Amino acid sequence: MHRYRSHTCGALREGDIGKDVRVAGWCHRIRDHGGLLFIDLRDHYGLTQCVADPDSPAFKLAEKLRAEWVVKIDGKLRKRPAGTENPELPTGLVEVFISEIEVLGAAAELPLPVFGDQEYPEETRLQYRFLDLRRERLHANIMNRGAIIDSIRRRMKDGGFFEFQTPILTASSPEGARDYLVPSRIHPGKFYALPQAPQQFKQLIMVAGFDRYFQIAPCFRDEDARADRSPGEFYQLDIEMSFVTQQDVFDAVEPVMRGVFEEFSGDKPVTKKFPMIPYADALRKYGTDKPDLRNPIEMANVTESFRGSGFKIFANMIVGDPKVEVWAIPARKGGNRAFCDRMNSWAQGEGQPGLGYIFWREGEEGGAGPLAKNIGPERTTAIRDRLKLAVGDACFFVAGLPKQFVKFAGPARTKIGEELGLVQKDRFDFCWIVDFPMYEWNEEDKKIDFSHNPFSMPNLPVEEFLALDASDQDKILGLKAIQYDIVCNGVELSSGAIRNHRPEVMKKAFAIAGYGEDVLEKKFGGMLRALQYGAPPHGGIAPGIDRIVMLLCGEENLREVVLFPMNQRAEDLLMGAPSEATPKQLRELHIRLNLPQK
RNA sequence: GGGGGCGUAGCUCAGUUGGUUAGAGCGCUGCCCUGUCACGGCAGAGGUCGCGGGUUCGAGUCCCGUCGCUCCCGCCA
Repeated sequence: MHRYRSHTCGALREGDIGKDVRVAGWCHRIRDHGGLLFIDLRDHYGLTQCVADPDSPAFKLAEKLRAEWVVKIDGKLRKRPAGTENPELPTGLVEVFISEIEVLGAAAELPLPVFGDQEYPEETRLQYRFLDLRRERLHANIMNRGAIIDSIRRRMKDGGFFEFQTPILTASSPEGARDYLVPSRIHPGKFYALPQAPQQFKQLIMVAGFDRYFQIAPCFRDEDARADRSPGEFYQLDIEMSFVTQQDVFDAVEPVMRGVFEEFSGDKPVTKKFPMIPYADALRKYGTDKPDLRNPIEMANVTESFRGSGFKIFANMIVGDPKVEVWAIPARKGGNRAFCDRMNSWAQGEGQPGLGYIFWREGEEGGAGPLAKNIGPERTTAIRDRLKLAVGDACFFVAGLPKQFVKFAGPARTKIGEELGLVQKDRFDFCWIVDFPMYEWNEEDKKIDFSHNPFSMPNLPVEEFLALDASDQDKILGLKAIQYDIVCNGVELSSGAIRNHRPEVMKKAFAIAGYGEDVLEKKFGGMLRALQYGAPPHGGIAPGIDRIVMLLCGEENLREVVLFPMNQRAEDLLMGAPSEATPKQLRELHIRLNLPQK
C-alpha cells in the first residue's frame, strides 16, 4: 500500500465497501460522542467520514486529534448503518472504520477556522492565507481561475493566436502609471522598470512579423488599490494582431469572451452580440463610459422642456450658458413621494444641492411634486410622453454642464435602478465602447493632452490628419481615436486600439499634444525606429484576467480570486513584503537611503 | 495626499442617556455521552475595550490626537 493513501477523500463509494483503505488529509470536523467518534477527513478532492469506537486500537489517539491536524488513517470501508447516510456528500453512503491513525502534521490553535463560512478580517485572512485558501469558497475560486485561464488559452490558440513571453525587467515607460523600479548592480544609478503592460513589446512582435500574439501577461503598476484594482501586479490577456481593422479585432475577441463567459457563467445568460456604443452616447445615456446595461434606465436631454419655464433655477441656468443642459433620469415604478424624497436626500449626501423630480400618480396624471407645479402640466406631460412614463413612475433631473454633472448623473442612474429593483442581476451584459476622443483639453495646463494612450491611430484619413493645423482646436478636440473598451456589467474589462503605425502620423500626433520630435525620440525612440522599417497596420486589446475571473466567480473583490494578494497598502503580510534590504545589498546596488523624517 | 466606516476574548460580534464585577456564539482546557455530520450536556480558562492625551466624582461609551484595516476620491495612458 502507498505510504500515504490508497484513495483520496473524494474517491470512496459503495463499490469500495469491504476494502482496506488508507486516506490522508486534514481533520475538517471532529464529533466526539464519548463512545463513538467521527472525523470528517478533508483533502483537495472531498470529504470522507471516518469513525472509531473504543474497540479500535486507534480510539485513544483519535480523541486527541484537533481541527486541521493532518493525519493518515487506515481502516476498512463499510456501509453506513441505515438511516445515517449523508446525501449531501458524494461519499455519504460509506465511512472508514479506523484501525490506525498516524499524525503527519499537528496544528496549533487556529487564528482562522477553516470550517464554516463566517467572514473574517482581511488582515487575518491575508496573514494566514494558507488557511484561508483551504476554505471551500476560496479554494473553488482559485481552481475556477485556473480552468478559466485554460479555456482562454485554448480559445486563443483555436483562433490562430500564439503565446509569447516578453521581458519582466525592462525600461521605464514615461507615460501612464508609476513604474516599479529595479536598481541595476552593473550600471550604477540606472534602473530597470517592471512592465506596466507589454504594450511596446507586443507591437514590436507585430513589426517582427509574427501576426497574431497573445499572452497571459503579468503587469506591474505602482498605483493605489481599489476593490477591483489590485495593488502592484495583475494579469492581462494581452492580444495583438496585424493587418486588421477595428472590426477584425472585435470578431476575434468577442467569441473568446462570450465563449468563456458562457462556459463559466452557470445558467446566467451572456450577451449574444455585443452592441457597439459610441463613447459620447454612453455618457449621454448612462453617465459613464462603463455602463451597466443590466440597468434599463437611459437618460435623455430634456433641456428644451425647461427653457423659459417657470422653474427658474433651471431656466436661468439655461439662459446663462449655452452649454448648460438638463438631463432626465426616468425612474419606472418610483412614483411615490417617499422614494423621491429618499433619492433627494441621497443626492444631498453626495454633495449635490438636491435632486429635482416629478412623479405621476392616480388622479395627478399631470405630474406631482414641486417641480411639476413650477413648469405646468403641458411641459410635464411632454416629458412623460417623451420618456414613455406612466402613472406610478417618476423622473429625476440634473442640470448644469454635462462635463461636470455626469460624475453625479451616472451614480444616480445606478442608485435609482438598484433601489427600484430594475437591475437584472443574473446575467452578463457586454458592450463595446467605441469612438473615444483622441485628445482632451487640459484645463490646468491650458493645453491639449492625449486622452488615452499615445499609440492609438486617429480616426481620420492620414493626409487629413497630417494637414491639421494646431490652431484648429475644435476639430482636434472633436477627433476620435480608433480606441475601444469592453465593458461587462459596469466593469471595464479591457481597453484596446488600432495602433498608430505610421511614424509621420506619430510625430504629428505628439506635436499636437505639444511634444517635439526630441521628446518623442527620447521617450519612444525604440518604437519610433521600429515603425520606420516596415511596420504592418496592427491593433489589439488586453482584457483583465483578474476582473474576468472575479465576475465569473460572483465576487466583488479581486482578493477573492488571487492566490496570494497584497493588501491595500501593497504589502504581502504572509511573506513580509516589502522588506528592508541589507547594507550589503544596498552597497552592491550603489544606493544610499534618504528616508522621510518622522 | 484627501474623505467615510470600522477597531471590545484566539475568531465573529453585542454592550442602553457616561454608572456596580464588560457579555454571547465559535474555538481552547477538563469531565460526561455508541450514529453524528453546525452532535449534545456540565464546568473552566481567556480582556492594558488599538495606542496616547483630555472632559468627568466616574469613560468601552463623550472630545482631541495617533496608529491599523477597509471602502471611496485623487491616481490608474
